[in-house]
Amino acid sequence: MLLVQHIRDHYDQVLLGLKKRNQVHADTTLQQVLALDELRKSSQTQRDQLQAEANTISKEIGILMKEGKTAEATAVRDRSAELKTQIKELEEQHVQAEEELKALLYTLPNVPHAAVPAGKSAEDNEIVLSHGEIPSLPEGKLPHWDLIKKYDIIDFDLGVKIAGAGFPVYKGKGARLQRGLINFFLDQALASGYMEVQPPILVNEDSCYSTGQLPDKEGQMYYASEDKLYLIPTAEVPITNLYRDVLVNVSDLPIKNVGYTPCFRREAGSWGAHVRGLNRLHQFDKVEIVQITHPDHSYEALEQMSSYVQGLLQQLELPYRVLRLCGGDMGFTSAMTYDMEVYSAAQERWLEVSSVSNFETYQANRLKLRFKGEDKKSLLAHTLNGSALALPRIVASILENNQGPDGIRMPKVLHPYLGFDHI
RNA sequence: AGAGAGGUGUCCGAGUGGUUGAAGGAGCACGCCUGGAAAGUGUGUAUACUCCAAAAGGGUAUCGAGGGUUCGAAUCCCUUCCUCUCUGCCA
Repeated sequence: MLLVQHIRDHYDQVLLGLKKRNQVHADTTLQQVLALDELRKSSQTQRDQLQAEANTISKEIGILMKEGKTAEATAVRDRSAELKTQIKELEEQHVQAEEELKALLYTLPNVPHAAVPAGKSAEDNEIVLSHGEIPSLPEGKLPHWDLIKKYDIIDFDLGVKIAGAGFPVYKGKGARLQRGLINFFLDQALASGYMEVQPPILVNEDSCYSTGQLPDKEGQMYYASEDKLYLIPTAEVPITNLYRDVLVNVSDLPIKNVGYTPCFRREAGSWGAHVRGLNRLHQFDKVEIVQITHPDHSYEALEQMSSYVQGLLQQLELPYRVLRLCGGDMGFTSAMTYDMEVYSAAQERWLEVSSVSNFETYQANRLKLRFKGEDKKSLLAHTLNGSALALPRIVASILENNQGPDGIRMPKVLHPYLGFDHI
């Protein structure tokens, strides 16, 4: 959530940023925000003054009662009753202004960083770099949805029986590949200074608001209504929320956490020919890295996280490219996002396998995640996260890119994790 | 799921309607004492919003959360969340 103070102090910059996200009505909304904040403040000032008077009177009555001067005490009571009705009115005005302000702020996405290109869709994303050779596969190459059948390692039909479409069953070497990748990703993160956590995969409403899934994406999350819990769409939600309502010491920054979880997405209305096989699932596995940093160092951290993820892809011997997302394609809460895409050689297309974002104070403001600075003042921290990595499309690319006459070759780094080198 | 107990500041813990943001203790910070340390001793030790150009200094709110009673609530009432104990159930 944007800070009103920041909107007031950097109005033009905020407006420009929101325009980059194609928020056509940003000007009106921002004006409303400022007006509501003025109303909020003035009603609070008035209320506080009257409340102060009422408090004084109450104390006087207390003293009079103690001295036994009941007649005088009753006399001041009337004044107090008058104040009370006025206070109640102002209080209602104040609460209403606050709520309207909050509702309005919820509709505003984060302001993109200056380096974020303007643009409407994925077409306008900026390709930062490409790495690796695109493999040329022989005639008869198969897309992964055929390969998994040929080698009987992932079974979609079984998943349909147990749960439904988009819930695959991994079998034999397919299951071991999953487990091997998860362990490889976790070990790498640990070696990079991340602390491993195992969070719950069902979360409450507060958690969804704090990281920005609500209000906005309610239709995209599975919801257990009996207990009012959401299945997590990403480990970002529970891990970042570990630090909700937390005041950390500046010396503890940066905080680096990593966690493996399954992720659940309803993907309502996003099915079609281009999302066959592992390209889009309702349940998938992901290792997520989360950082909480000092505001001065969050963009360094973003670059670090980007190189870290690239390192994983290099070790897996996958050709990839890095995109800087344009304003129109970025997530609601992000200030800057890099997407990593891997080339899937039989489908002959790039697949997004990681998204690394800096949220600056947008989430921290909702989380009330602050740190105590050198001057003992508390300031909002910056939050970042990234997939490192999401499994299904990595698996798809490994299968497709490494297929050959003697089966599917596994990347060397995975051999110790798998116990086999070919499928 | 049923019965009972309870949720107070960094921590422990007192407090059943009146000048209580909250006794006391521990911890922590700074000072005194000391050759140095311990002990002793003194002072300080929350957060948010807000007023003020700013600082200084005010105001308001906060004793799990929300609402109510009252001139006045940590204290009384209601709702709700959470924790613990016992019983039940269960991987």
